[in-house]
Amino acid sequence: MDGEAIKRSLEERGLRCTPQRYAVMAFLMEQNSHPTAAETFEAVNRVDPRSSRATTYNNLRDLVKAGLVREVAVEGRAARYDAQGVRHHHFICDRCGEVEDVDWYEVRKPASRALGKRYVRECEVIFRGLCARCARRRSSR
Amino acid sequence: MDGEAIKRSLEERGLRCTPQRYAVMAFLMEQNSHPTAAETFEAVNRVDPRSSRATTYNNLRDLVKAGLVREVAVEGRAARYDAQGVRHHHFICDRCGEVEDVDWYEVRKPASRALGKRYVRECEVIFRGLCARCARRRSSR
DNA sequence: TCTCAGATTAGATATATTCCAAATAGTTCA
DNA sequence: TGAACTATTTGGAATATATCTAATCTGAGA
Repeated sequence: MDGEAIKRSLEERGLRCTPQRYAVMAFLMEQNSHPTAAETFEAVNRVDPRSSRATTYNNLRDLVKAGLVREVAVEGRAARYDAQGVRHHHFICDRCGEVEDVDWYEVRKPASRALGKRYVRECEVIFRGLCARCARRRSSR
Repeated sequence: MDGEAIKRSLEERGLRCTPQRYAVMAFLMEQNSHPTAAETFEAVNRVDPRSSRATTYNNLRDLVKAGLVREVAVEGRAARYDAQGVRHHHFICDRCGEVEDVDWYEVRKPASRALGKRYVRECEVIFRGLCARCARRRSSR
């Protein structure tokens, strides 16, 4: 997605395309490491120091509300964000805590008895175990 | 699980059964609402005001490390805990944020290509959508 | 009972996030 | 163009969450 496309997708959802907001969106789109708010703030200001901490938080909140960014469900103190178009599952390493992406695939839903009157929009999987690096270290000892 | 059983399971993992630790464990076991550390602290002290905030945090950390309690993966700032013996998936309501349990069932793993050299111990599903209450409110308007 | 590693404590500190009220910058429209 | 309106940004204060510290205490084995 190029600059114009980002601008359009912001405006489609009633958000002005400000330099600060654009920078947050563009940064998140090029990352696949699920940055925290603090990392986003730092990265955005390294390029062009025009954004305040509060603005970064405001923009993250607004982008999530607009559906352009999602907050990743992981344990841990700081929220992590993800603006990649393609949906994916997550793998969390028991040992080093790294969060990695796993290609999306549809997951079988449980018996409807278990879901009751809930409406399920999506099923995300969190895989847990050892990441490639930790698995290697573990087995070589 | 009764009191003796809790005591035994703590000691099996090398943790002393102190009143404070016992209280945290017993409280978490009887909840299915994934309490936060603050809620745990408050509940435990409502019954018997002998536990400090730091101790509650220490005990939660120790119990997680010992494998008796697990930290639930959800968005949001405060960590949530769960000491139920039976493993389960989670449902998070898009609208009200409520986290509910869904009976455990095994999930198909993706093609091994997608997992690479990772070792997968478990696959937890996070369902998202509308909880029964929110689904009802939504459709009746 | 004595001993001491493990556990607890209050309070300080660190980290993450939100709030606030004032200033600024897009947008609309006359 | 520029007045008026509103969304956005800002720094700093406030709040929420979590961890650290150093002193003290306690429970379980000898």
